[in-house]
Parts: sequence; C-alpha cells; structure tokens
Amino acid sequence: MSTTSGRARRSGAQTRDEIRRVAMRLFTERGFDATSTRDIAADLGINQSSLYYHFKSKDEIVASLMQSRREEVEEFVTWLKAQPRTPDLLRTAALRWLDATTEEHIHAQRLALGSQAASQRRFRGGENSVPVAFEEVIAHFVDKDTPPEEALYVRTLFNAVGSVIMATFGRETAPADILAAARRVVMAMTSYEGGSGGREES
Amino acid sequence: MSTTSGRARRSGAQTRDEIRRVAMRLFTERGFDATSTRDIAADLGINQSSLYYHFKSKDEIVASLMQSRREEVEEFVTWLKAQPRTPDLLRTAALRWLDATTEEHIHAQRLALGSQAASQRRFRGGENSVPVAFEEVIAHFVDKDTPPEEALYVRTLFNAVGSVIMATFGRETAPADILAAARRVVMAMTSYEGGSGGREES
DNA sequence: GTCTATACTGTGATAGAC
DNA sequence: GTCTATCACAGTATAGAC
Repeated sequence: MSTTSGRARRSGAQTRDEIRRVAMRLFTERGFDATSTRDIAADLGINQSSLYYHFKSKDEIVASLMQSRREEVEEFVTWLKAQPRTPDLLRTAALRWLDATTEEHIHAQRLALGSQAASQRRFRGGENSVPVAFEEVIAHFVDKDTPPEEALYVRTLFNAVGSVIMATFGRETAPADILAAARRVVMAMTSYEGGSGGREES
Repeated sequence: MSTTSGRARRSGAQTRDEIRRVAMRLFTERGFDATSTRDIAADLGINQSSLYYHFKSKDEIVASLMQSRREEVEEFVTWLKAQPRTPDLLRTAALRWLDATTEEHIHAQRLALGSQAASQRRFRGGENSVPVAFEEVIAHFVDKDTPPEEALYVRTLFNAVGSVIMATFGRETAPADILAAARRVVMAMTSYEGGSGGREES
C-alpha cells in the first residue's frame, strides 16, 4: 500500500527520518550492497550528494537504522538477568522476546539478515533455481486453503538447516553440529500439536 | 585445515572445477558482492581476466555452483510424490531432506542465504551491534559445557523470527503471519523433550 | 590457457555555488 | 538544505599478443 512505486516526489525539506525510512525500505527490498546512495536520493526526489548533508556516509545510515533495536536487546538482557532460573525460563524468555518484535523490527531484521532480497534475486532468477524447484515440495503440504502462518511453518520446517545456519551468524561451526541441531528442530517442529499455535492475549 | 591463507599458489593449468572450488569458498566467507573476480583469481594465482576463459561471467560461476543442488531437489520431489499420504509424511519428508544434506550443501546454502558474512560483518562491526549485544542472552542459557548442537538449538530458538523470515524467501508476507508462525516455532521448540535429539542410524 | 592493457560503468564521497 | 560538477577508485568485462 501507500506509494508503491514512488520515485521522484518533491524537492527540498528532507529530514533525517525521511531518509532513514526510504533507506530502510530499499535496503530491505534490494539489500545494502545493491542499493546505491543514488537510488535512495532518487526515491526521495533529491540529489545524491544531498544525502551527505544529513549523514556522513552510507554506513552511518545503516548504523542509525540498527541502533534502536540494539537498545532493546540491552533492556531485554536486563530483564532476563533479573529472572529466577525456573525450568520454563527458556520458553518464557523466547516468547517475551518474540512479543517485543514489532513490524518495524521485522523490516530491520530482514535488512540485518544480509541483503536477502539482493542475492536471492540472483539465485532465483531462472526458472531452474533451487527455490523455484522447492516450491513443489511446499505445494505438497500446503494448498490455497492452508492458513498463511501454517504454510510459513511448513516452509520454515523444510528450511531447518538454513535456520540453524543463520543462527550461527558467521561464527565457525562444524557442519555436523549444524545438522544435529537442525535434526532437533525438525523433531520438535513435527512433534508439536499445539492446535492453533497457542496464541495468548497478554 | 588445508591451505588456510592460501593466495598466489602456482600459475597455469586451472580447471573449471578449481575455480568453482575457490569461488565457493570465497563467496561463502565474504558473500557474493564482496568477492571480486580479482579476489578469486588472486587466490588461484592467476590473472583476473583469465577467469573469463573458463566462465562467461561472474554470474555464470555462481550459477554453476547452484546447479547440483537443484537437481537433488527435483529428485526429492519425485520421491515425495510417490509417497502415500500418511499423517507422519511431513516429518518423514523433512527428515529425509535433512539427511540428504551434506557438508558441501551447507556451504552452498550459506552462499544462497545471501552474502551472510559480508553484510553481517557490516552490522557486527562495532562493539555495539545487535548480535554482539545478543550474546548475553545466549550466555544466559548456554555455558562452555553445553554441547554445541544444543547451544545452536538455543540460538535458533531466539532467532525464530529470522528463521521464518528466511523461509518467506522474498515473497510478500504479512508481518502478522510471520509473527504467528514464529510463535508456533517457539512453542514447538520449547515443548519438545526429545532427549539427545533423537538421532537414529539409517 | 594465460597474459597485459584497457574500456566502461557505477559507486561513495567532496568542493563550492546558490 | 539542496544543487552541479567532479574526483578517485573499484568492479566487470573485452581485445589481442604470446
């Protein structure tokens, strides 16, 4: 919704926040590397060099995009350390963290995941890419009547290895450990029969 | 192991496969965008332009890297379609797919996940990045005696949203659905008490 | 099959007028 | 606060000698 294909809108009076908003959207859609400062400026309807009045560098833009989320992590850590060590703390903490995730956080995370769209576009490209081929697997368990979040659940299940890899976050991890963890994830996700997913009002 | 910091080895007689091997390693380590053709050539000890004798373009290199995985997906689909629709087919299929994942596949997937190392390096960078801050959360549930795959499990749990986002793979998905699916994942992963993870010999 | 040399393009960033 | 103009450089890719 809103300005779907908005480019070159007005000129003048850009604020830091407007730049941040556009940059977030473009970084999310195309990835950081694939988004040039010219792209950002063009979308705002201003000149590329004008960005440098508001930000010292392209890196500073992305850094400012990440800042708020970081502060929330610190608050979460503070809360966590104040909790008694009960057996269900793991679940409680995980759910609390999840509930603190807003829509904007999801955008930020998409960005932080690392140029998702950008590189994936490269690998999707053809008809004969892995993701396209994998759609048949998903289709085997999901049809048009499947609730969206359930379809997503199935997708996530078959991407268990990917989920674990993402969680390693660049640290060196033995492939055997990745596979072992992924196996646990698969077992857990196919054992759970939590009805509609256990949504609770808070 | 092997040649950890190997650059500029010998000259001449490079095969397509050697280029593929080096490219895979560098793409995985640094990401596609952050790896130049010069980097690849330098690691092989040849000139940048020599790559173009073997491959038409940089994109063709990465495309050739993805091909074998794609064929396996197709085989998997064939198998899947031949299965009877039993209630536990989802688990069976997910485990089968998982078991077909080799070490090399993990490298390929790291690459396909999209410049993981590259962009994440940008977001890690400072002391005050989100991932660094989040280490405290992990440390609250994991110590040095925790088995690696269990530690990975915890990391994956707290990255449930990220896992779901990754699984959406660029398709437009409502944030509410992402959160709903992530909630299911968290519930499932914190309900399962599968002992050591249910490793079975095949 | 590899080299040297170079064209071409796109990028982040700066200087200075308005 | 935005513009024009431009720089410096890195990247992919090509031409042609050896």
